[in-house]
Amino acid sequence: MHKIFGLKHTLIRIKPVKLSKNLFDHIKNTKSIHNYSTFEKSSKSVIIETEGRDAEDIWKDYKTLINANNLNKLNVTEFNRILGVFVKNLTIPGSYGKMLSIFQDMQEMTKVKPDESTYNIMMSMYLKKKDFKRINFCFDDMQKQNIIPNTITYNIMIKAISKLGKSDTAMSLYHEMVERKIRRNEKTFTMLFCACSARRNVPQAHQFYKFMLNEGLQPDIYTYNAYINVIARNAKDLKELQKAMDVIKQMNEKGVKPTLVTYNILIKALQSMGKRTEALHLFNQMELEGVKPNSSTLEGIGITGLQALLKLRNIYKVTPNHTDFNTCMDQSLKESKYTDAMEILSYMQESGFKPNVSTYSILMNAHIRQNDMIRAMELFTAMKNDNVEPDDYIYASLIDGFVAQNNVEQAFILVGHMLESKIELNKMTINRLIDTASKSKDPRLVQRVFERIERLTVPNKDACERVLWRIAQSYDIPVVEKYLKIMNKHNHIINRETFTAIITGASKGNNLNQARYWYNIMIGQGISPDHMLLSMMIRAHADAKIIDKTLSLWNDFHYFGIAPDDDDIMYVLNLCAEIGHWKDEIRILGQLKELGYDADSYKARITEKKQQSNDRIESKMDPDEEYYEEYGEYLKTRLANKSIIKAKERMQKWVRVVAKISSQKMDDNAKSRVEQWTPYRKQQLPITGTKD
DNA sequence: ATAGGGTTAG
Repeated sequence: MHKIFGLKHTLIRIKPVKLSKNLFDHIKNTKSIHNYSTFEKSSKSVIIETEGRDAEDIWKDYKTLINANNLNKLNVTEFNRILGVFVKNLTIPGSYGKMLSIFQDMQEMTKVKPDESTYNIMMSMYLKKKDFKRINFCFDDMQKQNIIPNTITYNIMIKAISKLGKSDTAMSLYHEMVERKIRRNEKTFTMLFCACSARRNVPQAHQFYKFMLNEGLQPDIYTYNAYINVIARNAKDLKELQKAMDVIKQMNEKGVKPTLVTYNILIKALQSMGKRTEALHLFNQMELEGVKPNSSTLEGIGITGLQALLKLRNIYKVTPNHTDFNTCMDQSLKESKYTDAMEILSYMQESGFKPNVSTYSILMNAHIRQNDMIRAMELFTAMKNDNVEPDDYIYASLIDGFVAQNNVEQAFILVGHMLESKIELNKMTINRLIDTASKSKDPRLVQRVFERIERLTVPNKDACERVLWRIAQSYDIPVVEKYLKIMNKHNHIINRETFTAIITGASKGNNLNQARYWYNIMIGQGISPDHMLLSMMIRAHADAKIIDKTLSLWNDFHYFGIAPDDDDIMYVLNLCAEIGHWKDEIRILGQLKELGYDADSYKARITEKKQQSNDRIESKMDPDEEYYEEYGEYLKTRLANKSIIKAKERMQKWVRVVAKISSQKMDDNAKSRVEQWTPYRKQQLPITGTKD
């Protein structure tokens, strides 16, 4: 185990960097001269001047006004202006609380009614705080008071839902705006594109683009970038990315030039497709256009860390910004180039950038990756001394770090501190903890963490399922039942995802009896398996060479109208071939042919496999892969196979027309076909669970 | 006057 050299000195190196005093005074003075003249013009209504002034000074004035019992002198406009200062400076510790108390004072101490702007400002604050619940609350609340939301209100709402990833709400919010005759603008559409991007809904983005043009709105660079981003992020290949390039063509025609952001989006998309040459090509084009890169661009073409930073400075004459420094430092740390990381850190401070939450988080995470919680905690202290307010992310990293070390006590002491500083134990943190705990060899860890969480809040459904996944790996049915009851107690719906978690867990723990037990319970509850689950079951049983169960599961493809894909077919056929069940092999090949699969090619592949099996041992899938990750991979590979989609259509049609509608109308041929596929489950053969 | 937009930071 190597430690991070030099990181020890990090504490010493990080010192608060203050804006040069002269410069600061200069800004202050110039502003105040300017203010003086505006003050004279509108002096009659301004009680608390905000322009060019510190949030702290404004707060003092505000307090003075309260103490003198003069708060009534403020009108809505002025309240809004003051609130606006704090929302802009939300990163300054205490701003949030101040805003809340101003909003409260407004309603309780004065007779001033908040207007739509006040609500917009408050909603904007909650948006920055990622408190989506309260955004909704504000939205409802204002309308209860007959305040009509405006464009900005809706823009904030759309932005919020796009961060939440709620299904189809973007479209309904858009329709609501149209119905209520609330004007849409370019920003509205930018945010609608964002929502599409979050939900990977490219067709809807195209639809919004049409709407926008129909409404006579001209997309600007922001809108174009957001639109291009949806397309690029979801492009699987160059052909799909071409649609983004088409948008660029349209941009050029309208005289809107691609910017750094545009290029970054595209280069990143190319990088994730592994199209390095194309990425470099685009990079060259960008250089020709005179657009200067940043750290993200360079990352896209494989230049990272200190090298990237120096390149920016020396070749492109770009002054790196906060993000650039942080990004490059993180890259260096991840590449174990610790001295580089430290050099970046000092370079950053010399350039006048104070370490911010991200900087600290990056450094702390580097220590946590090395299991060095002591140094991570030292940085945590240093950070607070530095007046950088820890956020939920920082707490999550630390708490998670302790959980990873099996130190539940320390972890929850920190949770306590977090709650004290008004940061809630949110879903992200809980899921991270449970996730880490569930990876432990010791199954009791996740139970302990879960119990502690339960004392503080209602664990969300994902967390419960993650626990079930882990429990099913190490314990038998009664323990799983116990946790299902807990889940039920918390009013979570037990659905296919829940069973999938249990069944996947049980399979991972090689407890196939239990896996089948819950699989049957699930079906008994009227929930059908989906393709992922069925594949997983087939694979687990085929690996264990349990032929009868594998064949039963194979029938389920038909029974539930799910088309098996290449992997499924090969797993089953391989097993048949391996243990010499040639009758089943032939039967299956026949079924495949009937369904329109290319049975001959499967046959050929099996024969080939048989010949090869003497020479080499098949490498199995990595059993340690997490099922969530598997699911994502699964979707990627399976969606691409068009022949399978066709077969699926055919099969579903067949199931509908032949098997489901009416058996009386079937001809003999069809009857025998269906019989051949008769699901074992119709007779409800006990597929043994506990009784086994 | 006050609130809302694009990518990559932990």
